[in-house]
Amino acid sequence: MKSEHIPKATIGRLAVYIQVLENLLRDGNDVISSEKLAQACSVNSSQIRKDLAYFGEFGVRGVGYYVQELITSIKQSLGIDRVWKCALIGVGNMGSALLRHHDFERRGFKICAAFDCDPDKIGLEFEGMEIVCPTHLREQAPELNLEIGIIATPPDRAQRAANHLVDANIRGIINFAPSRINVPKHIPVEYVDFFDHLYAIAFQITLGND
Amino acid sequence: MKSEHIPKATIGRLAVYIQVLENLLRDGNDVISSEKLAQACSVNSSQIRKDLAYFGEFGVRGVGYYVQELITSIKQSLGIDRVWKCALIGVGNMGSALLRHHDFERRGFKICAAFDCDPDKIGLEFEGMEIVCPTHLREQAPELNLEIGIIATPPDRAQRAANHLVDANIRGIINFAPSRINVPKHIPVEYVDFFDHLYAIAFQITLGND
DNA sequence: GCAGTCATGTGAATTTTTTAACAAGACAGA
DNA sequence: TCTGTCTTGTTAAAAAATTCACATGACTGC
Ligand SMILES: NC(=O)c1ccc[n+]([C@@H]2O[C@H](COP(=O)([O-])OP(=O)(O)OC[C@H]3O[C@@H](n4cnc5c(N)ncnc54)[C@H](O)[C@@H]3O)[C@@H](O)[C@H]2O)c1
Ligand SMILES: NC(=O)c1ccc[n+]([C@@H]2O[C@H](COP(=O)([O-])OP(=O)(O)OC[C@H]3O[C@@H](n4cnc5c(N)ncnc54)[C@H](O)[C@@H]3O)[C@@H](O)[C@H]2O)c1
Repeated sequence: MKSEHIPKATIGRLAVYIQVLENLLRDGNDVISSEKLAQACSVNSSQIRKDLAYFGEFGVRGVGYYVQELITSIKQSLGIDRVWKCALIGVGNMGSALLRHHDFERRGFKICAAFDCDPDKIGLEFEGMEIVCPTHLREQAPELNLEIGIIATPPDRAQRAANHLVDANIRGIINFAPSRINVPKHIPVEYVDFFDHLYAIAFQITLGND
Repeated sequence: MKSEHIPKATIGRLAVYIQVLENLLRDGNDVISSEKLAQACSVNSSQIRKDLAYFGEFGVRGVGYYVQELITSIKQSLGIDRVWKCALIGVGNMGSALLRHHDFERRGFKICAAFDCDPDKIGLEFEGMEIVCPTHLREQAPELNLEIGIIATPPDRAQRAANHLVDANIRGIINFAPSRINVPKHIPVEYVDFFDHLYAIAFQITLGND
């Protein structure tokens, strides 16, 4: 089918499929049907087939999908069959947890540089990386080939961090701070806020209740 | 209008509205129109009016919305106009960052108990809380009135943690571990995985490129 | 090599969500 | 009090996403 426009929701589900497929593979499953995968992901099986159809034909009729092959195909489709180099801005509580979290590298996102404006932090070594001032972003980004910026500053500093990233010609931004940022529209921004999920849980609990 | 079923996407957007409205309030804005708010949130203004209409009429025609009032109304609608008591399971890298993050309490989600099965961690004091074994969840949950469980264990331990939470009659679960869990269907589960967002960024960058 | 079973890929039908359009209400100024 | 300007709440239209349904291809066992 190989479609033009892909729903955002599809991308989110593909991430879930990968997660479940990797666990299936670890448990020794070589092949899986869309129906079984659907159950594991709590979605409709047509949904899975349609999501995959946006990118190509990865299954075998009458058989299902070869798990390893499907993982590879999905990763290719998403563009995560390579390493993306990332810059972290803000090495506080959250930033440190991210730096220590080695899943990033395993999953194809390597944090290659860490920036913080706190004079007490600049110069410190952290997880084999020296913390430097964000003003160096502009020179380091091309040198290190940094493509994605991860903002983990307080919310009122997020825009400033974003400006540094834009100046440094970064290609995409993840913002962990709970505030919106303005950047040129060719640069995609994703906002990460756990509270979305907490609100959703609170709401669902409250609903079932009234 | 006061509708029956509310789209999940609406809940996500309400979280964004709150975030933006709180920043607006801090900057001294008392009133805002759906059009202005829409721009700040990068959505359509009809969308905002429709989202709000699910819950009631909060605006004044010809004027707009009173910011503080609107925040209050949205919080009431979501059921976050009170404190939700949470249990954290897994006090590692991630769990510690969550415990240290005081926004939780400020935003109405108080982590009142921390559980970990590591004998080296049990008994330690952390942020004024003693880390205890998850087997105590069952007795502590009713005592402390714990309603929401936050899982921050490694992925292969998430199901076990979920079982403890279910046993303890917890009412909703947030899972930070990258694995799906099975729980009785009256208990809502939300999965938090940053990689969704990283994938989305990688995909968008790749798209613009080919 | 044929029959039976299974599961994909896809067009059509359905449902859901988003956007547009506008009538009705609120306020300010004269 | 009346007029003109705004902006909401809501209905109708459009667009998008999800689900259904089934023809098509693949593999198994006889
Ligand atoms: N810690 C969590 O669990 C958690 C959870 C959700 C969201 N967040 C969000 O993540 C962000 C960071 O949280 P945190 O707990 O790490 O805060 P933190 O205060 O511990 O760390 C913030 C860091 O950013 C640095 N910083 C400030 N301004 C900067 C600038 N202009 N350039 C570079 N660095 C700058 C500070 O020096 C500090 O080291 C916050 O916006 C917070 O709301 C954190
Ligand atoms: N650190 C991050 O930035 C980050 C980011 C995204 C996702 N995550 C996910 O969050 C989870 C935790 O990550 P982490 O970095 O904190 O790992 P971690 O290994 O530092 O911590 C895990 C903790 O869970 C405890 N634990 C293990 N089994 C348990 C059980 N059955 N009951 C109670 N406690 C148990 C361990 O003793 C340990 O303290 C992982 O699933 C990880 O993939 C972490």
